[in-house]
Amino acid sequence: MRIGELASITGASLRSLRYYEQQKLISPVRSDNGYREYSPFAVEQVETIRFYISLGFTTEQIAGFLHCVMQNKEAFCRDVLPVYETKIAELDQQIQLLSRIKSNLEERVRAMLDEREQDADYDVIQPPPEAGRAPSGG
DNA sequence: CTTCTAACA
DNA sequence: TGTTAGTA
Repeated sequence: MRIGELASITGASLRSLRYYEQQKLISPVRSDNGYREYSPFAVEQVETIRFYISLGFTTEQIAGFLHCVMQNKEAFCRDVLPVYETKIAELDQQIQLLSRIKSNLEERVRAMLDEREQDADYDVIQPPPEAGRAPSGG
């Protein structure tokens, strides 16, 4: 099949499909007219590629274990273990960074809310002196 | 009409 | 990634 059909079946864009090839994730043959010709197996291949991309893996990482994953269908491919662990470690770092950012923003919000209480009667009618509470020293 | 490559909003 | 130009 040609790239258009593969795109409509898998939902991947033409751009992405060509990009996958550039990243050596797929290797379609070329027809005489220069068109990419994909085997029907490319459908599953593209689906698994998109799956791993959705998990946040780079095309380079996917290229590393894609063959192993494709061949060991319904089984576990050991090649993915180290990559998974690396990814989890990266996620931990990102979570820590995001937590820091969140804490900083929460602190700022608290500060702004406190300041709002102090400035509360800026455009509020001032209470008359008699009813006021300011001990004018008498 | 479909695809190709390359480059840019 | 999307999109688009100019072809084949």
